[in-house]
Amino acid sequence: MSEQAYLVLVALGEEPRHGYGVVQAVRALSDGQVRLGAGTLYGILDRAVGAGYVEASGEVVVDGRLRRYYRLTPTGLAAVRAETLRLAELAQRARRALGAGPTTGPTTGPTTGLPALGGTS
Amino acid sequence: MSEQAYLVLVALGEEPRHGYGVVQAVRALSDGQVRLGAGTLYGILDRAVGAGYVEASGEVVVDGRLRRYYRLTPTGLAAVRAETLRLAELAQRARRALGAGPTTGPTTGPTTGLPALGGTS
DNA sequence: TCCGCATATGTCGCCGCGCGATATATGTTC
DNA sequence: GAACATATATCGCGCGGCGACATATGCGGA
Repeated sequence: MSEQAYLVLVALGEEPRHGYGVVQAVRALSDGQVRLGAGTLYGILDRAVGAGYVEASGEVVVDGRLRRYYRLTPTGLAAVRAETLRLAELAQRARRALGAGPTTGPTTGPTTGLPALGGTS
Repeated sequence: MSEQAYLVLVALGEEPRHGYGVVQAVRALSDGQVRLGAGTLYGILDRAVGAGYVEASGEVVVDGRLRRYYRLTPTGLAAVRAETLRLAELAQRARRALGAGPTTGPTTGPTTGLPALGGTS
């Protein structure tokens, strides 16, 4: 499960949402760092529905615009909970493995400024 | 940064390792759930070297077999620490978001913004 | 003796999937 | 009426995960 897909499930775990609402929720959840494109959103949504994690939850028209809602299934909720636990454990193990380094704190202020792992060459 | 790439950096953060050692370390780190294939490993390693996160650390022959060692650079260490912090925060947010169900009760609003004191460190 | 497995390196191609671009439509704001 | 936010959905590019394959040594069992 990709991180984007995970964030979508978390967003739907809070409450049923429509597509555009998921995009906004994910952006908020990730502190504005993850911005889902339309292609990403519907690809993830379709696969999640296929996996039985998400299901359509009805359509509502608000201000003349259609909202197609999705909700997490019990299976999806279990999956996202399990993934959350796995992530938390992984982070904890990583922290232990890396030990307390020189700058253990968040070093708040400047953005990390670290190069991306794929682009720079 | 993918989870596989992250795990490789964590494994190298513990201590310098050779390729096969990284595969074993990642499997251990992920509780046997993530098994790196050769293609995955060297792809990640090459990109990580290109990004300045990892560098070659010498070659040793053990039992007639060549071991090519890699080590994390200071930049790579900073990156993996930052990613660890990001992951931990994400998991914590997710737990809070999932903890308060959709319509659990009258307090459907903001999930009591009280900061979690003394988080798991 | 020889077969298979673990150790150890590396390459190649498939394809899943993230993601920007694009299309379509309505309400609001300036 | 131009620009933007809201709201939907599709298409194709390309990165990257990952299995398959190639190659080589040491070891243990049949």
